[in-house]
Amino acid sequence: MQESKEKRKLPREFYTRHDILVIARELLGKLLVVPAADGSRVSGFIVETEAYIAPEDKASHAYNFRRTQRNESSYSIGGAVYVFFIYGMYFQFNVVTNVIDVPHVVLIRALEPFEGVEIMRERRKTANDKNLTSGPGKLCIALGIDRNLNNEDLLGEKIWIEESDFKVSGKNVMSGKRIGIDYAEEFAEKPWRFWVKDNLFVSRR
DNA sequence: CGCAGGATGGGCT
DNA sequence: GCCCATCCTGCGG
Repeated sequence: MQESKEKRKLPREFYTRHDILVIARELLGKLLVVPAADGSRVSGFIVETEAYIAPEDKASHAYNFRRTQRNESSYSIGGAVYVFFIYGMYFQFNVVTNVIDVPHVVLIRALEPFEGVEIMRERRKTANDKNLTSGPGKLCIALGIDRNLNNEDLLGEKIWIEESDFKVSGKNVMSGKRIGIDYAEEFAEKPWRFWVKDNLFVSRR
C-alpha cells in the first residue's frame, strides 16, 4: 500500500523539464496532498494554474533575475516549493520547475477538494463548500500551507503532488491571461493561465 | 447579481 | 511610502 502510494508521487523529472507551459497544463488534474497534524490526508485536484517565466516575465518576482530573500526558493531545483506572503493576510503556493537558478514557477490557483474536506471546513470557516479552495489564498488556508513549507521539496513527506484518476483531456484545458498582474505591461496579456473547463472551483469564470 | 472598499503587513523602489 | 500573483462584506439595483 505504502509502495503504491509512493509510485504515484510525481518524480523529479516531471518538474525539471524546461517547458513550463507544458508542466502548467499537465498539473491540471494532479492531486496536491498535505498531511494534517493527525497524519490524515488533506488533498485536492489541481484545476487552475498560472506560469511565471522569469527572467523575461515582468509579472514575476524574479523578473530580470531579481534575487531576494523572499524569492530565493524560486531559484531552487524543479520540485521545490515557493510560498510567499501577500496582502498582509494570505499565502500563495507555487511549484518550482526547471533546473537550479532558472526561476520558473507555477502558481496553483484553485483545487477541487478531495480528502479531508471536514478539516478544510474547520480551517476556512465557510458555510459554502465552493469557497473551500477556489482561489490561491483560500487553498493555502484549507490545506494548511504557510511560510513553514517554503523551499520544501515535493519529493519529501511534508507536501507532495500525486498522479490521479482525475483525467483532463486536451479539449477540457482552457487558457487565458493571468489574474491580478495588470502592471506587467506586454506580459499582462500572455495566455499563461490554465484551467479545467467548466470546473466549479476555478477562481474566476 | 456586481462592484467598492477595507483588512493587514512585509518587500522593495 | 507605496505596492501588492487576495478575500470578504456590505450596499445598490
